[in-house]
Amino acid sequence: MQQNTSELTSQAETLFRSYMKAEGLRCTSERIDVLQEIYRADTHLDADEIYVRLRQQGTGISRATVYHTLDLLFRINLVTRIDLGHHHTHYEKTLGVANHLHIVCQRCGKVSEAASGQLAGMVESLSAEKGFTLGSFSLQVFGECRDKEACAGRAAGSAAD
Amino acid sequence: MQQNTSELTSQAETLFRSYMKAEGLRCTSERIDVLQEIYRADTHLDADEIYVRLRQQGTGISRATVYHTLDLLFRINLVTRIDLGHHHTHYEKTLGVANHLHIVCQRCGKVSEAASGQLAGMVESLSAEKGFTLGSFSLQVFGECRDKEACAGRAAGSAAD
DNA sequence: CTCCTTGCAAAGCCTTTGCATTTAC
DNA sequence: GTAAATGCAAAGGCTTTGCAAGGAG
Repeated sequence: MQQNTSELTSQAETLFRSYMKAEGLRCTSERIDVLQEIYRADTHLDADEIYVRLRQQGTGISRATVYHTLDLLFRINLVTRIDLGHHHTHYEKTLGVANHLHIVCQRCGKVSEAASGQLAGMVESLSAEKGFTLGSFSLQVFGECRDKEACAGRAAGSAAD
Repeated sequence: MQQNTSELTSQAETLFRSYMKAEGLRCTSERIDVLQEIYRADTHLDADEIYVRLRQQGTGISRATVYHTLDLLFRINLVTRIDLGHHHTHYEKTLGVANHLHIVCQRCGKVSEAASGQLAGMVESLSAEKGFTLGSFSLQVFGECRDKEACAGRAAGSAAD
C-alpha cells in the first residue's frame, strides 16, 4: 500500500510536469528542487528548512522562490499545508501519505503521527456530501502525552518542528 | 445533542473559573470578555476580529491581552486553533462543536463545515492508541466546490474568513 | 522572441515582548 | 499587600511584493 520514497518522488514530478503543461506554466529547476526536497523528506518541513536544505546542497534558490513555489505546489495539491501551532506553516507531501494525522503535545511540543485509511475514507465522503472535490486534508490533534516523564523532559514549545 | 449558545457559554465560563482557581490564575473581566465573544460567535474568528468586536462593545481591551488570553484559552482547551490557509490563526469554541471539520475551497476561499460524531470518535481512539489524551482537534479539507458557478462568483482568497 | 520566473531588498502583517501601571484575591 | 495581568509601543519573525534581470518554451 505504502510506496517508497523515490517512487513517490518521480510520481509527483510526473504529475507536476503535466499540471505545468496544462496551465502553461514553466518547469524550472528551482520548482523541481523544492518538490523533490519535500518528497524526499519523511516529515513535515517549514519554508525556511526547505530553503536551508536547498542552499546546503548548493542550489542558489531564494526565499521568495521557495514561498512562490510552495504556494504553487499547494494549489495543485502536490503538497499539504499544516499548522502545528508554531505560528508558521509547515508543508509535507500529499501523495502517498494522505491518510494521517498529527498529534501535538501542548505541554512539550512533540509531534507524533498516526495513520488510518478509514479516517481518510470518512473525510472523503464528508467532503463529497458537501459538494466538494477533495484535494488534501490536514488534521491536527492537540492534547498531552500520557507518559509524563518523557514529556516533562522537553521544553514546552521548543520541541520537534 | 447540540446545546444552545448561552448554555454553552455559561458552561465554558464555569469551567474557566475552576481552571483559573486550580492554577492560581485570575479571572479578569478581559479574559471573560474574550471567552464570551468566542462562545457567542457561531463561527471561527481571528484575533483581530475578536479585538475589534470587543472594542466596538466599549471594552478597553488591548491586542496584547487578546493574544495572551487566546493562548491561555487554547492551553486549557476551551478554544481550538484552526488554520484555514489564510496565513493567520483562527479560533473557535471547543465545547459543543468538537466534532466538525472545515472544508476550504482553494479556488474561491469559501469555508464550509461538516460534522460527524463518528469522525470524532475515530480521532479520539487514534489519539489514545498513541498514548495521548485528547484536548481538541482541528481538521481542514482543501479542495474545490463542485458548483463552479457559485464558486467562480467569489474572488479567490478574499472570501469568508 | 515573449512572457513567465527568479532574486533582491523592502515592505507588510500578525504576533510577541519589555516594562510601568493597574488589579484580583 | 503582593503577585498576576493589562496596555502601550516597539521589536520580532514569517511571508509577500515591486521591479529589473534572467531563462523556459
